Amino acid sequence: MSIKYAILGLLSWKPFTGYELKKVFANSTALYWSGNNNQIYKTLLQLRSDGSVSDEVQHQEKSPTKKMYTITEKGLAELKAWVISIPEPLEHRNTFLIQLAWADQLNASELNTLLDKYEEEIKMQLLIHQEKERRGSLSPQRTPREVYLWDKISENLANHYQIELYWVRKIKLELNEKWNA
Amino acid sequence: MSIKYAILGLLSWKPFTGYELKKVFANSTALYWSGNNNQIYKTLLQLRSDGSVSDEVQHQEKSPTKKMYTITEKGLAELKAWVISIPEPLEHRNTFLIQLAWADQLNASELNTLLDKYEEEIKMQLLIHQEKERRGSLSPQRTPREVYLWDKISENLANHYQIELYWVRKIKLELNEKWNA
DNA sequence: GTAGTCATGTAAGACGTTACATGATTCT
DNA sequence: AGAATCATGTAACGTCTTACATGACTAC
Repeated sequence: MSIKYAILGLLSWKPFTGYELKKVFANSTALYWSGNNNQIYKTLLQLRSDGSVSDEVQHQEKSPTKKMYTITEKGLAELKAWVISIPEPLEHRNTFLIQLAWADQLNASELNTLLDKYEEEIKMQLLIHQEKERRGSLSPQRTPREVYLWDKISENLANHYQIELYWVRKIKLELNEKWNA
Repeated sequence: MSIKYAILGLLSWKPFTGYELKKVFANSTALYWSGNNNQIYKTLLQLRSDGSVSDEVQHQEKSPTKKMYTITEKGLAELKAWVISIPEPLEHRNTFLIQLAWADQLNASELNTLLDKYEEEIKMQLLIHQEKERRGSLSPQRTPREVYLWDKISENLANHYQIELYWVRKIKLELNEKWNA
């Protein structure tokens, strides 16, 4: 998948400008893209030329002109077709696992430092996720079921961070018991 | 990170040809790249010109000529520097979460079908992972600690599939209780 | 004969990131 | 005076995927 359907989804909630979409991506963990200009503005122009969205240029007095994008019937149909399509496999790209694979060349202290750093990293990510959820969590709350689904999405991310933490802590303990005893 | 260090790591275990590396990637879940020609052969040529690996051309009678790649001192030093470097954040790219975010437009039956498909998808991935571990699991077993680390890597992946399964099953139950009762 | 394995490479393109470019307004 | 916000876009480059290209040998 590309960022296309994430944008289409947001526009199915309400109209946005590119600049606003950027901020939504920056403040979301589930929408995992960086939300950089290139991707967002290019995708919007492309969706525009596909007829999946329409744009309305709005001139403002004290700020730059902006383009408000609205989803079209065609865009809504495309989105629904994608939503009910067969889900893609989960992608777990964890480079730390590859670091660990070749970590036997490290001594006990170096390995411990590495695991500490990773634990810190994950703790940080979990905190950032919780913080993003806490403040704002701008989400469409159109039905109780939608609120429930968005809760579950957030829970999913928290779950993965959490087991990652348990996993790394257990390794630290076990390494200590087995080889530093 | 790129595939570079994954290849360097494998070559720090023992010499490989590009073709052999391809198969290693294909049979590994932790080494998440597809292991396509372009990436592997290009990376090997690049590592070669960097002086991180050396190659030995081996002519064979009944099979095509092959290039056996061996890691150099420089390559080993590069690898170690990378292994002890600060870990990158975990990347959780789960497009299914984005599908779910816009799934409130589906009726109860459509949503249930979608969740079923995802559960099947995850079950399949877990099985593939276990199957890859079961048969072969060609791993460098140079020290007990290395064996332990590789076990933990495999466990990590299994953990994530497992909680994903629990998570999706719980959603199915709860949706049923709350809105189909 | 048809498919699979061995073996190396290239081409084209999708997707993603950082950095560049511009320029007014507003807050500290 | 300097930084942040609003607002849109482009350039260059890194990474990854699919498909193309070649050719011999082996197994069914």
